[in-house]
Amino acid sequence: MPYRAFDDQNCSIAGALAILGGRWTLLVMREVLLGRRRFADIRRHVGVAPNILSDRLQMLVDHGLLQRRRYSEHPESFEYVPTRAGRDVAPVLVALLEWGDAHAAPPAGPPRVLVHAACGHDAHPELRCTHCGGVIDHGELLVRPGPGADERQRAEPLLPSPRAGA
Amino acid sequence: MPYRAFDDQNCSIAGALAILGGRWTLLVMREVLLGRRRFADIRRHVGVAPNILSDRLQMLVDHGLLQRRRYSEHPESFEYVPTRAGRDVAPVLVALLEWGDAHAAPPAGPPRVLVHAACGHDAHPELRCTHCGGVIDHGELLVRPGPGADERQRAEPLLPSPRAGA
DNA sequence: CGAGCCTGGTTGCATTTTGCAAGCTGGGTC
DNA sequence: GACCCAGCTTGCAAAATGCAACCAGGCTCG
Repeated sequence: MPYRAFDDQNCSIAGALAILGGRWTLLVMREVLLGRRRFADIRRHVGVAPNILSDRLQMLVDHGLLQRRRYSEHPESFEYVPTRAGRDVAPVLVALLEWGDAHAAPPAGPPRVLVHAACGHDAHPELRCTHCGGVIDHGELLVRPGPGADERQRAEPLLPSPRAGA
Repeated sequence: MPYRAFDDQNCSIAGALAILGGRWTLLVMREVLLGRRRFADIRRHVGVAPNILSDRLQMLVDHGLLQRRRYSEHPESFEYVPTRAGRDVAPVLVALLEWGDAHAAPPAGPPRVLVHAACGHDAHPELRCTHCGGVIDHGELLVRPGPGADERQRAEPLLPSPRAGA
C-alpha cells in the first residue's frame, strides 16, 4: 500500500502539504532560510540522519524550492539556495513559530524573536486584509469556492474558514 | 529506533511540528476548522483510514487542540470542537493555502478563496509589522535570540529570517 | 608520500508508522 | 427479526524512517 497521496483533494493546503508535509522537510527549510546551506551544516542543526536529509534535499530541488549549486571546486562543495518558491515558505514557518510560541513554548520563553528589518523593532507579524487593511481576527475569515473548485466544493455554502472557531 | 522527537531543539517551529507535523494532522484540523466535526464527516472529506483518524483525533484532544463532546445521546454521537489552541492553527493553514495557490495550484485556479467577513471582500491576508504597521516583504525579517534561547542560539548573530532569501 | 581529516554523501538492515479490509458495539428502523 | 448507521478497534502487509557503517575525492601535515 503506497502512501496515499494528498493531491487528489483539489485543495491548495493538501497540495502544499504533499511537498512540505514530509517529516523533517520544514525543518530543513527553516535552516536553509536561516542561511545554513551546506549539507553538514543543515544536518548538524536539524539533527536528521544523512540519508533522510539527502532524500529531502533532492525532493526539494526536484520541486523547485531549492537549487543545488557548486560554490567551490577543490574541494568540491555544494550549497542549497532557496528559489522564489522556497523563500515563499517563510510565512508558513512564521505561522508555525507563532503557534509554537503561544502553545508549545519552552518554559524560559521564546528561543527566537522576529525583528522587522525595515523599522528595526521586534515584530509579531499579524494577518491583515489586503482590501480594507483591517486586522483579521478570530472568526473573521470565511471560505468560498474559487475558480478551481470542483463540483462538490461549488456546492459548499460559504463556510467558516480555518480561522473561525466555535 | 524510535522515531526521533523534534522537541529537543529548543525551537518553537520544531515544537509546533512535533504536534502538528504528523501525516494527516493538518488536514484534520482543516476539516474541523471548516466546520466538519463528526468522525465520519472528517473521514470522508480527508480520505484517511479510520484507525489513523482515530489516532490523530485522540492526539489532538490530548494536546488540547480539540475537545471531544457528546452532542447527542440515543444514538450516542460525538463531535470534535476546536479549543483556542486549535483555532490558533488557522494562520498556519492560511499560510499553506497561499503557498499552495502560488506554487502548487490546480490548473483551473484556486479551489478556495478567503473572504474577510468584516469587510465582505476577498482577502489575500498579508503579514504586517505590529510595530510600524508596514507590510513585511521578502528579506525584511530578521531573527534574534529570544529570552528562551540556549547557549548556542545566543551565540548566533542576527540572522536572516525564514523570510530572507538570497 | 602516507596518515588522518573534512565534505558530501550512499548502502544495509532493524524499527516504526501507515494503509486497507474486516469486524464489532450500540443503538435506530422498517 | 433483518438491516442500516455511526464510531470506532483489530490484524496484518507495505512504506518510510533511523542509525551505523562505509566510501570517494580532495586537502594537509609530518
